[in-house]
Amino acid sequence: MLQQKLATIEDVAAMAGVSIATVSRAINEPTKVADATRRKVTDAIARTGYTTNAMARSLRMRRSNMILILAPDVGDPNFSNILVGLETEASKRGYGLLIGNTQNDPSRETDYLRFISSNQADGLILFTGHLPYGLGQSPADARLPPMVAVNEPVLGQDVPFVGVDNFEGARIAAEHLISQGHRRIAFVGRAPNREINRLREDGYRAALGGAGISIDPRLIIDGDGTTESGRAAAELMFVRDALPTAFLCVNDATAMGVIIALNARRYDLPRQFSVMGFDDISFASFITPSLTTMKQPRHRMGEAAMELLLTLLAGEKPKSREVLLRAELILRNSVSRPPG
Amino acid sequence: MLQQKLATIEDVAAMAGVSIATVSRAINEPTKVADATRRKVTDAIARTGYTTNAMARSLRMRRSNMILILAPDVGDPNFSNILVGLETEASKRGYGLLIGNTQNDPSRETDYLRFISSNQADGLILFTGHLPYGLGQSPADARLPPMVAVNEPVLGQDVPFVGVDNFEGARIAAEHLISQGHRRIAFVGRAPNREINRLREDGYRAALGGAGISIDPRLIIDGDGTTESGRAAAELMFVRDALPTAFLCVNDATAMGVIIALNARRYDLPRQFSVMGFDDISFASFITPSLTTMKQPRHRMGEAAMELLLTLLAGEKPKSREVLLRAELILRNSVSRPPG
DNA sequence: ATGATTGATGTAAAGGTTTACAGTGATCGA
DNA sequence: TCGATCACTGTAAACCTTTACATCAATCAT
Repeated sequence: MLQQKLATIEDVAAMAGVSIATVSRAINEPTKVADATRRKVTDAIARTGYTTNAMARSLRMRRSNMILILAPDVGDPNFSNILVGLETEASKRGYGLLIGNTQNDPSRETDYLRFISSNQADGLILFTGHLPYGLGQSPADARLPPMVAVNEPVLGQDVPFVGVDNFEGARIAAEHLISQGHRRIAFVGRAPNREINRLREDGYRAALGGAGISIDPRLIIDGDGTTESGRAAAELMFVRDALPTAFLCVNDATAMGVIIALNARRYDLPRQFSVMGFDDISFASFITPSLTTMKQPRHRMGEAAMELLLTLLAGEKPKSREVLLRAELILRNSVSRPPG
Repeated sequence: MLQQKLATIEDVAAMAGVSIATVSRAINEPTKVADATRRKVTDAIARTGYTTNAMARSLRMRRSNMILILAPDVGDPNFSNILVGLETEASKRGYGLLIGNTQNDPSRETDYLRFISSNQADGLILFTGHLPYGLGQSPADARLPPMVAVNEPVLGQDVPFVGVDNFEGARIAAEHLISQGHRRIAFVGRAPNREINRLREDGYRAALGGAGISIDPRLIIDGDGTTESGRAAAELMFVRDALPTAFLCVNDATAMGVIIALNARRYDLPRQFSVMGFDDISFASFITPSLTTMKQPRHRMGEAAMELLLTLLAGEKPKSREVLLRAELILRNSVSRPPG
């Protein structure tokens, strides 16, 4: 190992001719130390190349200035931009980010909690939509560590949440299709026990209801949000012979599946069918036709979530324990007026 | 703050009726402690809910079991899968991952080095293709912290490297096009001072040379690897009126740009033009036509890089300081025999 | 002139581990 | 029987900070 001994606060103190307490104060509460002394200290710091040992500091202060990010899949295209937002805010406030990729494996969720219980992380950002396995079941864990759920809320647990207003977003999307003249609009990606899917479906229903369009249950298709599920859903509608003029999809991945299926059947999009997604993932603009969708303010979501967590961590009362950001309608080429 | 006082090793020792040294040994070197004692200790640990305070441990042992990941853009689709590989291996060996998103900002690179100098991270994984700003310029920093570059090598610095064999991969790609009968093959994405681009161009040249095809400099187009650069390159060839029958692109993003441009000009792909990419990003299969490309073994790259770094960290001599993995040819629908 | 206040600094404890070294009793070899 | 060895355990130092408290000199109010 190349551990050349690093300078400690003691070395700095010796060189500056003061006590280690003064050095510490010169670093952390500069106003409490006389100007001349402070200069001697900063000088000595520069000459020794001293950096505070974060471990000793954390041990003493009982905080690590680290945040654990628990995500089911760091490869999720939705994830990375939120992560950048989290990172922006964290780094601005002097916090570091620890990443925990759980792949929805309960044992990995539990395993990552060791960072919390061993004091290596002060708080938790949850992407998983549920509490990490091993937390919150026994009444002993009644006090949860400081945490904020982002993107997907944790049901029935009063965990502070930052996300997008899925209901409102889906309603805006459906209203856009209606405003183009569509009346037979399918919803692809029903999944009543997934909170996000449920809310988006509700937004869809609200828009149709608001326009006096009755809901045709044959136009609501189950789906798990994958591209493949979108493809399968579109095929199913052809088999059932109950076709819409527009597909509102629960997310972009699903919408891409629908588009792939329609392209494969040689339909001319968007002339013959309109398709909308939700999320605005990075490749939404590259598929043909480019995808009209609802853009999630992901960077801002990350920032807001980190801000909320750090407020909690500071022991302050946040303005609100739930932050819902608005999704934005992005007009591209996958929507037109219905044929005929 | 809800810091309910956690159990320490002292509490465990008291409950088990032994000294703290014995508790520590029971945890870390179980063979060195008598069976009966060990049972008492594990029992007490279970009853107190004790977990080792990682800060105290790190302070004493002078290692944090953390690895800093320095990446210019965590949103890069190439990045996330490698990250999963890194994480898999790290977590298997009891290491945690700290993420540092630099956005190629020198000050952020320097800033993140504080994790190294403050002992919060033991080693470094570099995605940036260069040493973090502030490291390695002055002879004082002659001893670099343990690190491994992944994906993109660090030039002229003898930093251990794990990546894909870009030369060989590009050669295989070009040979595939040649085997389909193409003779006029463009290379899109020339950038002599980007190592990756240079190697892929060299592979392209080697394949053509090997097949006795002379290089037409008009078919080699500059590009920075973005989708937009691919679009622009294709347009440029139409303007120059020096058209190939196939485009070998430096990466998938570039290839998508080329395909978008050709689609916009209403060409029928792959009948009129063949296009190949490199990387196999997740959306390569969703564009129309789906993209024939070279797949990077990203998960394995991550694992290999972490393995190498941990070997270095353990003070052992690695088998090799450079690991080159083979890219795999993925056949899809963007390549056919040339027209005519 | 004197006691109180203020500002700057120092002393030492505490934070929770790991581990070198010392100590203990039991076992072994002769 | 006695010294040596062995298996196990305990004592205490070290890792490097932050900070409560004490100290001290200078300033202030009276």
